[in-house]
Amino acid sequence: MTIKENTKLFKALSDPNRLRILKMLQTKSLCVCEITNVLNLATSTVSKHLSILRDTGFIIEEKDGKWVNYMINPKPFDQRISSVLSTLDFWISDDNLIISDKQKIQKVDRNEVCSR
Amino acid sequence: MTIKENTKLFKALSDPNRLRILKMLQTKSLCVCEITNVLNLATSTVSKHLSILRDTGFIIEEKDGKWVNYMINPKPFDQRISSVLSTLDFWISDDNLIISDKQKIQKVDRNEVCSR
DNA sequence: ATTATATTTCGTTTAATAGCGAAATGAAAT
DNA sequence: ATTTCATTTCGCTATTAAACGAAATATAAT
Repeated sequence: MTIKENTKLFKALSDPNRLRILKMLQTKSLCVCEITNVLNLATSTVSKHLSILRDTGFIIEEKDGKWVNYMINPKPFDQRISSVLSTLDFWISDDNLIISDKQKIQKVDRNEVCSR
Repeated sequence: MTIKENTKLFKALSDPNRLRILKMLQTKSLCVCEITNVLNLATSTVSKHLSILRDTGFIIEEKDGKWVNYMINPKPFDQRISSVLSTLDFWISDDNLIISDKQKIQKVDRNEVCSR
């Protein structure tokens, strides 16, 4: 892995909203609108964050009708991705924001939250 | 460690020149002008990069007369820093830029390179 | 004391990134 | 076929970050 690729990997992790997304997805798979609901950002912004995490190999997407489900990449191509993911799993567990995010996604129902 | 602190940590690692500096320091301690010589950047730029790595706990500085020696933090306050550092030690070992950086710093002599 | 050298800080410019809303795309339901 | 809904892409703006040179600081040598 080159310097440039490594930089890209760390850059993907260097945004608070992307870290929140990763931590949420480590609890359960989510569609874009569910994540948007928790983060309180524009849908387009969340979509962009997700594409960055997907392009670096941290997450994968799965079409489900009109929804797109995002989930932690179960078998990353690169060992480093798995390493970072398992590290993140126990890092940042005490942050209040992360805790409240996790509580929120337990209750979120995409049929209530997405269509309006 | 909060989200914000974690973001800061990854941000420190998300610049190619800072990664090059860390990898060089994993070989040997260096002063600012030696690093400047290898990276081919303005001294002020290198100094800024070093302060970012210092503030996040990756490296420490040691005054040595008119020089300031920078080195990998031998006992980081936070476990995460050690974890990242040991990880970086075997990541990015195959990159050509990193290899040539390491070759350069073997030969660099601060008394030749710094004063001009 | 003055000069020389190494580094840091400051001010500025340029480039990259995160955010938004609007328009485009794609699939589902009517 | 048209409408509806979820998502992505596009164009723009605001903020952040990296780079530089010049000025300030600190130590060493003369």
